[in-house]
Amino acid sequence: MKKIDLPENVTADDVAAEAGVSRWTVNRAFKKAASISPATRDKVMAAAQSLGYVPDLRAAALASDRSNLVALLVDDFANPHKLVMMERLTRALRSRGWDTLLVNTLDRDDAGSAMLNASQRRVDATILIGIQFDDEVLKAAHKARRFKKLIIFARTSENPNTISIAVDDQAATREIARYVMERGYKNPLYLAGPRTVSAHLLRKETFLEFWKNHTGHVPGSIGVDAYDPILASDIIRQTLAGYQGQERPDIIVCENDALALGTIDSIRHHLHLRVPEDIAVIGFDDVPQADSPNYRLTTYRQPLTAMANYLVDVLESADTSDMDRTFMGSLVVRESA
Amino acid sequence: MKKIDLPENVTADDVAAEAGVSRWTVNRAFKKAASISPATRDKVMAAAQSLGYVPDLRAAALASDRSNLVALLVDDFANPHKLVMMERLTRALRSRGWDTLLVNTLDRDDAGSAMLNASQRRVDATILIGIQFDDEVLKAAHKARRFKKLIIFARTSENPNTISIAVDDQAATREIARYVMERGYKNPLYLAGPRTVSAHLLRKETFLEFWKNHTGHVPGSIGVDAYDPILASDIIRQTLAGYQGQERPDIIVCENDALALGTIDSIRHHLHLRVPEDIAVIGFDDVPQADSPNYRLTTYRQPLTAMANYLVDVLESADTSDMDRTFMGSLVVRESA
DNA sequence: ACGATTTTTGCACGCGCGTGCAAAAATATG
DNA sequence: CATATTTTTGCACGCGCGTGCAAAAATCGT
Repeated sequence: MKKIDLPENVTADDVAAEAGVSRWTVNRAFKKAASISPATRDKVMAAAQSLGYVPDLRAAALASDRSNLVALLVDDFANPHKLVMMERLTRALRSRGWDTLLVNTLDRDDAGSAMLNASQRRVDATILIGIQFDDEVLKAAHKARRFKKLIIFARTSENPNTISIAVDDQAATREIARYVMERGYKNPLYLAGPRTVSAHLLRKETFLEFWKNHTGHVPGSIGVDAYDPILASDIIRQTLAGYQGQERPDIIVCENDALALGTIDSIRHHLHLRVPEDIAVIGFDDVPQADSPNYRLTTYRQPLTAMANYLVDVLESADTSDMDRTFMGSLVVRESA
Repeated sequence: MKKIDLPENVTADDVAAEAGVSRWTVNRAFKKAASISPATRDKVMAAAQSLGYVPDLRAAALASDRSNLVALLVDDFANPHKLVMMERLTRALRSRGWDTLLVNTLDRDDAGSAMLNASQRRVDATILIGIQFDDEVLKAAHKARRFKKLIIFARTSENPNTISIAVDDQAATREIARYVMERGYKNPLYLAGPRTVSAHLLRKETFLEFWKNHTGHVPGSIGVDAYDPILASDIIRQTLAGYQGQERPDIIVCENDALALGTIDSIRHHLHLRVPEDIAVIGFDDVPQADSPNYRLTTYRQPLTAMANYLVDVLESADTSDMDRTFMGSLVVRESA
């Protein structure tokens, strides 16, 4: 048994020599479902332990053409909900053996190059939790196709080459609209986020249509370029400054919580009005702050954990077709509306 | 020139054949600093483009033993500052050619296994932006040593095997303490985060010592187990309920903004007092919400972009010794104190 | 135009592990 | 105890690219 001084770069061969077996047996010991006797496995593991051996996943990925790695493309770090999604996703992924490559989509036109980045690592799938990607990008991604799956998380997509895992936006929005109506609000204003293909404006359209069908008139609506509380705050100040008593909206329905939080801040601190007595606010996502005593935001909660787990199911499934799926969330009623 | 129908898995060999050069010339064309004539490079790139070739970074990493990949270990997603740090870090890293593996440290005892995870991918460095790791973990990490560098970001560490990139906590805290004193506050209460080796309680100790040296008495202090606004909110409610008029703190100095925001919420909505008139609050980090009209939090801003860029410098430098560095930030005075 | 110098190109070998199959060992069967 | 069956182990080849060196081509000087 030779002993070398420098213990750097221990490979399966070294462990094999130490344990007195072949290299392949060593590899088997590290595989979950492998035919190996418990005795040898223990022997191998002991040797590995003593040498500090850890399998090299680069080589494994290269040899097997399966990396157990996914790329997570994020383009909008101003939205606190992103942090929640990242936590839930990485938790589900890691606890089931997947690693995550975090790719910051630096600016509006960077999505394509971000995907290229991911493809160079030969990830098994790319997950989009951002919003600023359009059909061009999706098409390019599909063409390059160095990753087998393109998953759009928490957004509905009609693109046939993607797998979309999201809440049922229409059902959710109808539930919100119904609640707004039943609580007796008469003059809602809808605050929407950026208009992109992926977002599809499904929520806004659904809300406006519902309201029109039930009351006969179409509510007003405004929009911002990003899901950023600051932008929401600014546009609310500007928009509401123009209204006089009667015409002023009695509730602002926001496409998500990031906008809702900015809206509440603006109502209170710029317009010096009360929430919900003067103007109510309703959001979407149920970010952690929504529950803080300061906001007590009425909002719609997505079942993120279930969605994340389903995402891993998708990763682990062999076939690609018909994987889209929508989930039902629930309205969380607090005091803002 | 042969043509194959299935364009899957295009390798450098395919491009070489298409361009009429050797495989090695193809690889050179994709390297920044390589001796290759512009003419051949163009020819190769055109061929690569037409075949949809993208270099395989797994193989490159395997062959060169350099992955251009770092692991980012995050253990505390409740702190909104994490989102900001992640954005700044991934931006700096990606724009300089580095990819990021996001590893969610699932629970308190998971740091070791998270590092193992990273080491299996043979990352070039591991970056810790969490707090729940202690000397045991660092020792284990140093022993395993499958990554060359262990960087602690935004936290001071005395461990000789790590590289710490952080704001000068003592100088920063002294600046805060001096400000508190000059503004005439008499009875501060310090709210600290979890006690770990990495955190080192440097801020708390510095503040208490400064105050003692200048006024003769030691301020009260309390602590929570995580940098979570909810926890801060709870403990503030409990603690302040016990005080009567005179003894009540006139300012609460928080170890970071996550705690400060929860503190403000609690003061206003649980104790029904005003900030800063009844109790002032001061934070650390300058998270985006600190600037919202609702909080207007006086806090200390870390130069995150400079720190992130320095981190990449460290990654790209060959030697390992004496890389620790502290940065100076600046006090951002708003209305909360 | 010829040799000296510089730039550009080609190549053998190895990085560490997976895969599928065949040989060997262990166990079961009559 | 001999043979059939099952479990366990060993191995050749390949995954796609880097590295360092030597050969070939291009450039320069006079």
